Amino acid sequence: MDVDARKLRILQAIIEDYILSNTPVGSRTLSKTSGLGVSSATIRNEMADLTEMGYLMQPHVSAGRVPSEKAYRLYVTRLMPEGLTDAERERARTFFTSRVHDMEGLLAQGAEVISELTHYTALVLTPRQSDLKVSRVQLVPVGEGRALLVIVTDSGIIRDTVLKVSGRLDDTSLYTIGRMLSERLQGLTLRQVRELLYGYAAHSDADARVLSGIADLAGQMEKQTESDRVTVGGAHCILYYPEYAEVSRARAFMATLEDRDCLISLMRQCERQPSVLIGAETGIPAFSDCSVITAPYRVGHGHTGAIGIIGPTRIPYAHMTELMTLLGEALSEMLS
Amino acid sequence: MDVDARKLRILQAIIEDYILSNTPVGSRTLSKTSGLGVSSATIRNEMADLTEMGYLMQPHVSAGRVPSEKAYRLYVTRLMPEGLTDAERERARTFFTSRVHDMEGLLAQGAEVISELTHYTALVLTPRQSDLKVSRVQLVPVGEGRALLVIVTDSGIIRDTVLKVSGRLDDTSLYTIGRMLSERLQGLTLRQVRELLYGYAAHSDADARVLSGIADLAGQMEKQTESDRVTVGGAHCILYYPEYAEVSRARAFMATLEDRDCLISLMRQCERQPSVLIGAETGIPAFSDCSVITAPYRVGHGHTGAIGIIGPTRIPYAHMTELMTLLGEALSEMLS
DNA sequence: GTTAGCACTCTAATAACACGAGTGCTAACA
DNA sequence: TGTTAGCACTCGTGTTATTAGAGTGCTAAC
Repeated sequence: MDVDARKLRILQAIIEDYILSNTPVGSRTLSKTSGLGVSSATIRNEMADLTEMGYLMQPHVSAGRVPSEKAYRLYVTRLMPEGLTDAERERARTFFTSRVHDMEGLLAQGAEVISELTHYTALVLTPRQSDLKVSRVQLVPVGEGRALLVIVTDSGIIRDTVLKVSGRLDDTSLYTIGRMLSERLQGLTLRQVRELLYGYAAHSDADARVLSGIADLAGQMEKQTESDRVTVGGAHCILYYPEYAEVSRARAFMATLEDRDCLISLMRQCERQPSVLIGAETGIPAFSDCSVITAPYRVGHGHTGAIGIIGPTRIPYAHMTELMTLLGEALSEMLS
Repeated sequence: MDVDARKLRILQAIIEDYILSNTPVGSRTLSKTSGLGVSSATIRNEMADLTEMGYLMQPHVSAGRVPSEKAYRLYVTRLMPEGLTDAERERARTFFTSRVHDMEGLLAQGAEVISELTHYTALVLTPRQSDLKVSRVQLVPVGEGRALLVIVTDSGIIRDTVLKVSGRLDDTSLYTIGRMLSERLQGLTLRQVRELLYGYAAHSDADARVLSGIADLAGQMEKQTESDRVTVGGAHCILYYPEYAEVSRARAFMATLEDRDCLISLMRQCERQPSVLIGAETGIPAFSDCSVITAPYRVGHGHTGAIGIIGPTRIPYAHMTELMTLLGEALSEMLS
């Protein structure tokens, strides 16, 4: 049995109705509202077929049909219409201008702001930082035995870590060491810097004498550069959806939102292009009834992060995919 | 009518029973379990008095009694027993050692970790930063037209802001300017620095020529230093309590948890000494059925932040107040 | 002042029931 | 051959009635 044009139209109508109503869709309602011009009996026959093919499910015998994840997948890849009106599109393009200005602002408020716009829980993932190239390094003395290592990358992103330094180094010598480091590290990626520092620690040359525990530094950098950050905004938004009226679900969802590693690996899957993960595709049990819609953004030379929203699987895909993509682009412009 | 010793004992028994059971406490149960050695009828009489005095409430005529906020307040100030066992006390003292090492770590994981220990939603407030004294200032060049202003304070806390600088300043001249700034600003509080910078901007002397928009800098600092940060951990914990089984309550709670300003002003009330805010005392509508238990911690010379937990009003006060105080002390030691 | 006894109140749980939305199937129709 | 009207059937939802039980307040006796 194949999915002909009429089946697709019916499926689309069911999905769009269900997204709005969160109620199993019956044949009678559909024949009246969808404008397909066929009777409920015909639709019933088609629905029976679609159910057999796995696109629809019935909560119980005398209920209407509910789209399956497979149906949403089909919808997203094959029959999703244009989502936004021109006005909404315009709004999205200029949305960040008055709200987010730089990377720091994005981290602090980005997720919140996106969630305000979309009314869905929002996620923001920082660009992968171990691939950033060092453009400049400086050591800033910070009281006895400590120095602030400031690493400026080619995208203008600044990473700093407080280091323990041995002995009584005055400002000038720290400054000199900083310049030396700067010369040697310039152009390397943060990952290479890390490896180099590990090398230094092993060989114990002139610099190693100065910075006690340079391996420590590398270790600290590893933590800082690998553990990219993800922020969450509008966590409460999910609670507007009756799917999460049950506390135990809400709890599982909220708990998972606090598991940074989990969120990072989720968002990492999506940093190349706009993408949609439906239900089980997320790979996260607590999100198995959720869909995640993401879009990448770029900072500087090809470093990409991602923004996204998460909601029940009956999320308005057409609308939201387009919106996220636009927001990602707007963000890229803003941050370059 | 006064609250005599027996009334107090009965009230205490009711409160402690209710905290555990979340069920209105009846006279019969109480006379059997509390070990007061009086009959249920006697207890009923006392309960009637306590109800009249506003310490107890009845959800309905044929239900047991529930403690009022007034009762909890009395309990906290007058009749709260020792909360922790020696083992728990020991655990609290050493709790942070393997988990949080510095201010940065506290911000990143402190709330999470406290919530794991207590099973309540946890809050961490950073020390007020406008009172910090500058011990050192440095300007770090960061690509064209920008410099990183690093301000090290006497508590070792580091604030940095990216500034726009005019013209083509090379590293050396920026370094020199940094040293000049450092000399002038040392020992001032961040607030004073801010005011000084505003003054510079107005007078336009040598330095003003160098740093374009120095008022801008002051403005940026204002944002950075005034808006102290608060982090939330274990938001989902509140959902374990049947008081929050209703979604609308959960939603209001979660939404308020994302309102940083609200949380900051809440925690600011409590940074002097360990404190307990019960229900309406929090001053926050969404928290009017919650209690907040906080304790201060110190970083360096008298700068205090606060940690806290938030739960339903039937939170185990005795246990939690002591625990928070200990954790605050442990944290102070760790961060000094 | 304390306690036993008792009538009364009110919630929560259970069961019975009617309603209605929706289905699948059959037979007639174009 | 595909479409549609009609109809019997299913099953969840909401309503109502009923009951059991916990707890109270009051009175009278101790």
